[in-house]
Amino acid sequence: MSDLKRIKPWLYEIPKSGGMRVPGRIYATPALMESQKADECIQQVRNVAHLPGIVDYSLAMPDFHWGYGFPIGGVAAFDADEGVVSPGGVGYDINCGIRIVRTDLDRAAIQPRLREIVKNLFHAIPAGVGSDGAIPTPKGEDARAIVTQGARWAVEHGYGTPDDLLHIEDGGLYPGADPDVVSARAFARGMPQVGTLGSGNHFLEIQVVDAVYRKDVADHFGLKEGTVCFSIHSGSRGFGYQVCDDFLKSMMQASKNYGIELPDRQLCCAPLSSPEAKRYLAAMACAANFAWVNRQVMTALTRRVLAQTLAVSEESLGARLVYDVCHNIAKFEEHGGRKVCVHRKGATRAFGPGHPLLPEAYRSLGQPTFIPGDMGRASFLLVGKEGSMRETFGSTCHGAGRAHSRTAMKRMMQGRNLFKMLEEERGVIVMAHGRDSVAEEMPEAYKDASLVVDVMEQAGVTDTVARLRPIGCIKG
DNA sequence: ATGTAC
Repeated sequence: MSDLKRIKPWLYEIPKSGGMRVPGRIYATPALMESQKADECIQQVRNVAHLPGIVDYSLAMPDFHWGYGFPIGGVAAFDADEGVVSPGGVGYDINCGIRIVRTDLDRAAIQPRLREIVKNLFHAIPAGVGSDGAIPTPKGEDARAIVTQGARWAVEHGYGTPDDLLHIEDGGLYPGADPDVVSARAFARGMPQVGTLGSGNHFLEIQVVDAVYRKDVADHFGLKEGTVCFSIHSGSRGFGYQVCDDFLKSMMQASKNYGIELPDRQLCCAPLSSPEAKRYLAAMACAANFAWVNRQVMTALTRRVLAQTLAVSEESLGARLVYDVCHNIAKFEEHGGRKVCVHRKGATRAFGPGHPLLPEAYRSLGQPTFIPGDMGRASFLLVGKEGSMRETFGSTCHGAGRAHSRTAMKRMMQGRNLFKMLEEERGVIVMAHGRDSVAEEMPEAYKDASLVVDVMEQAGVTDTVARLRPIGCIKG
């Protein structure tokens, strides 16, 4: 802790010491540094810096907090030839991510029916631990196609439009997926869960744009003040969890076999050139594709519910996908003329303007990224700037960052009418499957997301494009 | 995050 150096108003550096191969860097202000378990998180940033082939820095975004091995909010790039891949650098919820869909509706058009919309969404989209049954369980060739084709499978089966695919990171397809390296148990757990929200901090929200800061980008994506949007935050459910769990075991063994010294067993990894790494990446790709199908199916269900509740056609909603991002993934990319495997765990890709991997329609603007806040305050649409390519391997933050533990929140919220608080104090109609999950996720549990996105803007990594306020929410 | 430990 004592060796932390504040090198810019928004940036701390941890100098190289002991077995660290590179220094650490944490994007944060002093206020954001005073988070729960900050010392443990800083140690996790240090630990990651020990791994073979790490390039430049072990990074943490301003919403960083303690995670399995790597900190959540961590970004680390490993040389494609000499580096490693680590399941702990991706996380249990492989391709957890978020998407935002804009509509032609304004707040006045839905306000009278809002309670009914929330109720109908709550019944159409299963949520909570172990939830399933949103669509008939995909079997056989469909199950394999889901994990090899990603979002395209959903569109080809009536869930969404081809236009959606243009507004998903990498088109909603992670290449190199091999279903044969994924356990039968992952398929058995995951397939009944396609189109389900899950639990924890996952949600489906109805939101209204309440401020626009970059009109050029907002206009391009059809967002102006008063525009009704919905956003979906979910991941790869039991499928990704099982993949991670299965491969942590083989990676523990691989670390030993290849003689990799680990400051923490949870950083287990394998050289990118090894068969173990290739198998993990092929399985991780399956889970990434599963998560995109999951969010894509829920998007289609939401359009259906909105149209039915408002008694209008789906087309008339103008419900176009603005963007879908992953925030738990490892990807091969080129940075500084070098091929690296970028691990983003609770961090979002945010390529700067002109990046060749961005679709032409918005390449000149930079990559859009969506940052969920909490149930009561605001979420933010961002766009990548040049600084992200220079400093953070094309990455930015992913959320507000927790300020109080789940157990502390349950204690703090004891005996209070949470749904009434959210509706009367925050103006949000919430429906959830469990009272505890709402207590754990109350706005008070989180830091203000605006502080987090401000740090990334100060650093020249991302610009804030628009702010959205929640008016309806369903949760597990 | 997660059939919150097979």
